[in-house]
Amino acid sequence: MLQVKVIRDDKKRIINGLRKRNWSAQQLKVLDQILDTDDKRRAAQKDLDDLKSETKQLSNQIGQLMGQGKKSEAEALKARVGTIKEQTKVLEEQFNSAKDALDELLYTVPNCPHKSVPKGKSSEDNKVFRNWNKPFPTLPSDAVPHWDLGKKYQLFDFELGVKLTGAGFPVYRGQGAKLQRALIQFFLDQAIKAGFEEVIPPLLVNTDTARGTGQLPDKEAQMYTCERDELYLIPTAEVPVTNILRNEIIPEKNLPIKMTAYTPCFRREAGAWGADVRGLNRVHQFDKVEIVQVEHPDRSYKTLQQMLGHVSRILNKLELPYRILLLCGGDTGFSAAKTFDFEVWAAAQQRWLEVSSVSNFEAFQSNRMQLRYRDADGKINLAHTLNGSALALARIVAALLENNQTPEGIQIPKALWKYTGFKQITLNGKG
RNA sequence: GGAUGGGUGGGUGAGUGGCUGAAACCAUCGGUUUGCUAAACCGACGUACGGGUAAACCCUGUACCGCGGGUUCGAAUCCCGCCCCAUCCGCCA
Repeated sequence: MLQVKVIRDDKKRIINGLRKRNWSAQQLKVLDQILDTDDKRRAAQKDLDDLKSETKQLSNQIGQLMGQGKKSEAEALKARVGTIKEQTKVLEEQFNSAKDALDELLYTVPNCPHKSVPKGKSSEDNKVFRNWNKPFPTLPSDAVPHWDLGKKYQLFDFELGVKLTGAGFPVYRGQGAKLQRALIQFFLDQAIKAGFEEVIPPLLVNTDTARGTGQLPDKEAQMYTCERDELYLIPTAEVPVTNILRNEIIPEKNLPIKMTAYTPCFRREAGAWGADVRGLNRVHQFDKVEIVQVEHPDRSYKTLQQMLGHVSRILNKLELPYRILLLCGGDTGFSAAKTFDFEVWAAAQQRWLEVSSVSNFEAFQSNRMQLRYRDADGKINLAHTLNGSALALARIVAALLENNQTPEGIQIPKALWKYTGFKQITLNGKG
């Protein structure tokens, strides 16, 4: 969430930012409500603290009087404390209700987009940040989409997934399973080489963790829940990995902190099913290698660019046509200040598939989870958090299969050979 | 799942009703000493939210000893509920 202090001191900038998210004048009124509520909270705290201070002093006096055996004087003071306590109760309620109201209001305000984020309503308005200027792969005349290839070469099986779980939970098998594992290994190696520390986090998280990165309350419907144990299946490794540093104060010299993790991701995708959703284009469970950075505010945008470079290099090595989009205000996620999406070209479907989303959250997440750093002067500030997919598997597989299909089989990019152990996917499954 | 014992500051750990935001030790940082290092000695060393102020390396208030509630003039300390952890038993990859 945004800091009240920032809303107060930098209101114009916030208003301009939220306008890029197409906030109406009506919606923007919440900012004034926030400031009003914060004023109330502060006023109540002042009065409350004064009363508590008085109570404390009187209590100390009572203690001393009792020690001296001056019982009647002590009793008189006790009576005074009694009346103060009644006022305290009233103020306490005011204070608490103001505090709760403030939090609730703050939870409704998304992050303020960076000044470089374009205005726009939907994905239609995203800007192509870097286009693919080379030719697309030319496919044989009998080329088919990946879901047909999956059947033909027995790489994954959706019907079997339905039997075991439900729609959108594919079973990978044979060379399909091995390709999946090879990609994970490849992505992890790339991240480790780039200086990220590998972690293997839990796949189930508690409510504090889900709140830390903004899944609660913003995206609760996106997550699978284990209600009995009050746990959530992670929709992305970002959630457990970023929360590793929740409530921590990091020495400035330790920044940036770079972590990577492979995890399966679970997404309910409620209401997201439409015409374009076939095969691996959208599934409830997919594998992903995530990169996370905690960075000094002064450097976070430079770091964001570096993360784009990392993802680009991987896609180059996979020889996949891709483009980078700068998301417009209307399409930028609730918690993000700036987001780039990577899309790869799936040649048989003749469409772009989103395979990575790289974002700078600035202090939005760290404010929620109190993730801070201590600078050289000993001052404590909120750190910036960033993360990106590097990369998300299911759609990468889809593009890889479609683009590399030949009459002899599906060709595996060279960079993966040492991970797959085969150079092509063939009907007999022997490569 | 059953039994027992626990949750105190970065760590170890004292503290069973007021003088405890919390001893002591360790770690860390600054200084003195020193050919260098080490040792020794001295000092500093929580966080949040407020107020003084628009601001401070300044002063000050409140809260926080797992979480929530209760008793009391006063709670780390007593009572109730919850959560978590350790160990043993059971079960099990």
